[in-house]
Amino acid sequence: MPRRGPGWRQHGCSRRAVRFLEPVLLLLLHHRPAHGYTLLEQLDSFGLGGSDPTVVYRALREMEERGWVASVWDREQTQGPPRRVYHLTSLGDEVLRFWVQDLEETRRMVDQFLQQYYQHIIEEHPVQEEP
Amino acid sequence: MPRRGPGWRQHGCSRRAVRFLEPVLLLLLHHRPAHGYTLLEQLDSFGLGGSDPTVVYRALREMEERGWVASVWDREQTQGPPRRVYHLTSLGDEVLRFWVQDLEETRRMVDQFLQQYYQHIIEEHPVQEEP
DNA sequence: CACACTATGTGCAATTTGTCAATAGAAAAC
DNA sequence: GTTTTCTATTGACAAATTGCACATAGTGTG
Repeated sequence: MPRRGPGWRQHGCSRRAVRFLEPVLLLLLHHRPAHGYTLLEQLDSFGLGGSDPTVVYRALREMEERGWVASVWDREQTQGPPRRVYHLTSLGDEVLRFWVQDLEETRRMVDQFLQQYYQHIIEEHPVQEEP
Repeated sequence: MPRRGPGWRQHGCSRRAVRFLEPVLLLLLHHRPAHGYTLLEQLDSFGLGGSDPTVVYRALREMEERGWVASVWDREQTQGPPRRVYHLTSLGDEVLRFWVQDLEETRRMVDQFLQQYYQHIIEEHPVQEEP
């Protein structure tokens, strides 16, 4: 079921509930500085595989505008054009802590949602009494 | 920290990572039919307290357009204007199952995110060896 | 030199979201 | 009995976000 493309919403399917990109980028940069192209590849391991490169690069630039990350150009260690290597700022570190709080709440909300759903299912199909 | 209002994004804060409204509405309607105004109140218990009524009503109308829910007007049992009482359709039931799948994945993703974050923290502050 | 891979960026259209304003019936307060 | 409050829903527009098509350019390989 595609979660993208024009008009997909008409077809009764639904897109992901999480907006995860920015937090994951911050987390990756919290581990170590990196440039967009490698970050793009690392997104896979957080369920964000197949993200559009444009979207990732834009997110990084916008986070730099907000002062969450900063970048330096690297023309030496590259297998192509210059790399823009991002690192986390102290503001970005704060923002990441904020996201962690948010995601702790999120986890509780999701847990509650799922728990309620399965509760409904159990109530719909009560266990048959043995005669 | 407000998560709404014009320009809030400039101020370094961040909005919630989850888009939760539609799934929660479907879940509530999975429990029993209801009208928008009461659904609005029930959102509180899923961390969506303070949602704008307009947004909730719109979500319901749009889900009806997509055939996920259906509504009947009730002029009898109301303490005000007629109520539009929504119930889940069988398509809506499928969509809810889809959301449940999505949120199971979401939970795993959030878990992994938080685990990695705390791992970084531990590595930054290694336990001091006793002499 | 043609081609694949690395690396980043621009611009626009479509979609989503937030907010303000409007309407209107019923119940409570005065 | 009329003003106010609570109940209940909707329309229209502005702002923000997202997806996507396209543009650019350096490096390594056959």
